[in-house]
Amino acid sequence: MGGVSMKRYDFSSIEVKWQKLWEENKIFEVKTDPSKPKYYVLEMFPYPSGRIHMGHVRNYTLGDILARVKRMKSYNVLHPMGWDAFGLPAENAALKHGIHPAKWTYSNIDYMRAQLKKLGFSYDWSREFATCDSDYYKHEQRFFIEMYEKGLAYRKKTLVNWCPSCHTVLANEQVEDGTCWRCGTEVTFREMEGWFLKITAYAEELLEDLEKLKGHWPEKVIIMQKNWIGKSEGAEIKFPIPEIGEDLIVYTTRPDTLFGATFVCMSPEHPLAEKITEKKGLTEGLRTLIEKVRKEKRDIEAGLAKKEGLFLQTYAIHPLTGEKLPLFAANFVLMEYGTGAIMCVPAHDQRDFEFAKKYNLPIKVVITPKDKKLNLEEMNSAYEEPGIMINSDIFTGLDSEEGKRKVTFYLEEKGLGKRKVTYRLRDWGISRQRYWGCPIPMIYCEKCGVVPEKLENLPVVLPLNVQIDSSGRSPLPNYSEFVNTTCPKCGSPAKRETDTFDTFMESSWYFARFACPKFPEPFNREDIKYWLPVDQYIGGIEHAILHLLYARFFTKVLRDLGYFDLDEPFSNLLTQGMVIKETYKCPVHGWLYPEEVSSEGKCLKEGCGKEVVVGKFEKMSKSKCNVVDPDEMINKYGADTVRLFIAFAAPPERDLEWSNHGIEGAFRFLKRLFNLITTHAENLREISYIEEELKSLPKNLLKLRRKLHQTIKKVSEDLETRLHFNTAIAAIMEFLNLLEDTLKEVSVEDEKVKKVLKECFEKVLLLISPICPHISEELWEEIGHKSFISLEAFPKYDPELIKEDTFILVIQVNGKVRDQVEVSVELSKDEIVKIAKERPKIIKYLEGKTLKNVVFVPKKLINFVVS
RNA sequence: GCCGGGGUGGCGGAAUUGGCAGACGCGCUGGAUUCAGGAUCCAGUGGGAGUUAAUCCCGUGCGGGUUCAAAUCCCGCCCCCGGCACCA
Repeated sequence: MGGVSMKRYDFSSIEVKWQKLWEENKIFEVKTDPSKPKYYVLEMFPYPSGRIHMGHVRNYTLGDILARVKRMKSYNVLHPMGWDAFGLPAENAALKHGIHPAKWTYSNIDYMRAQLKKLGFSYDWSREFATCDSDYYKHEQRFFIEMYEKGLAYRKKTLVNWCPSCHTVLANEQVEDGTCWRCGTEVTFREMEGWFLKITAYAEELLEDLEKLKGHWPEKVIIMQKNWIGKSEGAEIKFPIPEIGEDLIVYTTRPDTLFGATFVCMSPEHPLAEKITEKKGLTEGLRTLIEKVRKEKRDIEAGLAKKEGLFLQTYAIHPLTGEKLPLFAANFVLMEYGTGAIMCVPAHDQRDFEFAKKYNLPIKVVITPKDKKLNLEEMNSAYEEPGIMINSDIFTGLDSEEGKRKVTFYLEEKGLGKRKVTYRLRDWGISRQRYWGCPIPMIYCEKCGVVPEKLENLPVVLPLNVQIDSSGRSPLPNYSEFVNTTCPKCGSPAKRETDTFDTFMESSWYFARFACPKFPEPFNREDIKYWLPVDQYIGGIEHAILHLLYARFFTKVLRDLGYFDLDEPFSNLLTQGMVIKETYKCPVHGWLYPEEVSSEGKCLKEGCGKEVVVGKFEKMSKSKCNVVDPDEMINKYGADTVRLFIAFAAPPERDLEWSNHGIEGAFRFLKRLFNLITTHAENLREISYIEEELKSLPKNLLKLRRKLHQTIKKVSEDLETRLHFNTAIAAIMEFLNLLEDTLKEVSVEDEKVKKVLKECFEKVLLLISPICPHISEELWEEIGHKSFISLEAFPKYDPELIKEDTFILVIQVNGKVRDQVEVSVELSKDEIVKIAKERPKIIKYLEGKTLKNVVFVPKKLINFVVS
């Protein structure tokens, strides 16, 4: 084969050429146009950390394929990109290299934008923004003020991570194993005032609306959010404490076990605990317990801490029996959940059981399994299952589930308690004692108290001309030009809030801003109405809870603030798997780069020679020496090959094992495609066809066309609906294999062959163009087109043509495949039975047997059941 | 502990509705080409038995079941991955 003039697949110049043409012709820029159906594809925007990694490449490749497919299916496609640009790493870089966070961030953005462009993603770059632009965050400040005015933002004391040696607040990611990431000092907790958003006010709606997302979001994410919101139904019950003349309200989900309560516990931080200990002279004991709880907060949360309590030398009265129940402050009771106090039923709650054993408290069985009796002496754990109520006065004999309702109802009637729904979800603490974030637009005035900045004074701009010192502390509190201001209400001197927003704030509404990134107000109704919601959102599973929950919350808040008419931001969600790679570990030198391992699997570091352990596939990370640099791959194989491999190696939601051999295979396929088409391109350039004239063809050409149209159908479904790009690519490869085989049997000088070949080339290029756009554009031009393939229509299949006139009939005897034969689809069951019975192989199996049944599956198989 | 997801050749993965298990790719083997290597092309490739042919048997984590028919449905178990975890 191979004409003398065969072109080499020079991916690098091809890719540069088309990227430039796309950009010059602005072909991916879109406008609101209600006359066309819209499709909004969004990938989670990146933090500008310096360079993109393979995880980004995968995320954005998946999104780009879909965006390109939808565009070819004649949707008006919004596919934007921007930068989640505030955050801690910028401050860390400032500390380490002395670069200002702003400079570091913007130069990273420039570098990463260039990297994304090299991958040929079809973004509308005219909509790009970075969240650290004041043009972006000024709107966020406005939202915050409006939330404050609606009572959705408030201040309260909160525990923060505190390094006593650096005198600074630490973000969670700066705490490593309970110690400070910089100095290694043990981190403590400290109470500080902070701002909160009342996400709990939306708990019920956030939970309910998950129903709407079923089938469109991964089940897993919905369940994770459900658990996070953690709705539970139970009762609040009053336990009077006669000594102080107050009632302790406890929360329980098991009112059916009320008669089994033998003691009562409250959190050491409960206000009544303080009151009682003061009265009883136990303040010292309580303080020690509180300190211990703070110190062991991490262990307590991990369930490692031993149960511990302080007897308050006081008793609470059981609301129904009038019994005196001892009162404790206990380390395992959380102040943040329920009422901060619980009734303890050791027989039916494992935690209470452990506590009762430790402090020798009575255990009283009030629920018994249906089939056996519980024996108190033999119990070494609590019985937490439902059952029949016993020892429960008028409720004895009831099923415990029914008992829950009856007891609660009884308490309500007597005014001793009430039904209560509780959520695990806590309000969202958004204050960060950091510099590189959006300033919280609030002012503290000695006369007026907390006052929001006037809307017309927004943005409160984050000052850039500050000195970042080595302490790691935010420079804002010491920057008097920023801090000192005047009260918007009374005009007297006042101080600004110096905390900044949690960076999850910026990512909670960016998807909406992409609809109108330049609009002076936060949103342009017309654009929002047209583009939102996001039709397909794509990103990592690591954001299953926080980001996605906050974005849903913001959407509902912005709706209630009147900005738009939308309940949920993301109609469909795809969570893609990680990119993982094999690791190598030397017993002496630790993690090794692949080039530090000899072909015999020995460590090459410092002439070590030790046997290297070939480790598991793990998420790519620098520390494990298993990263693959996207730039390196693009330089070696080109963007199209990288995109092809990434889409082919695994279905999107599964982890993708990076393989150097695998990417070679993808490269080989593109070279084959390139060679095949360039070889015939000149011959076909002037050829045109109408599908009508391709109806009567020799058998092999008909078979080829049929396969082509079957491939169009499959690829179309896989790319657009199933989002299984791997099987779409497999189908294209399969077709190309048949095409090459068929070419060996025909003459390319034949006019009919030329026409069929032209059709095959055109349609294959169209099919693969969303995945490998550059090579497709190049070959599209090569076979005689002047248009951008990126803007062409996705091919349609001919439904008549894909119908097979024969099929392979599988013949089974007793469920085992014994023979197969190609038969016409026209044949009736009887005719098929006749044919099958006459097959020599089948005769052998049927001889001398009684035929008991014949199972016939049209167009598939026939099964003879014999005795 | 609780809740999810998964386990298919040497490897990544197909099998969309219970109907030929292993599509497609990688790797491997043999051959062609080449001084050689690489690249490329052709053929083969789940395991076992078999006169290397016909053919037969086994085979989707393990054990059972439903069915004419099970990777797919049901019951029990094992292992791996992820999330949550004193939330009363």
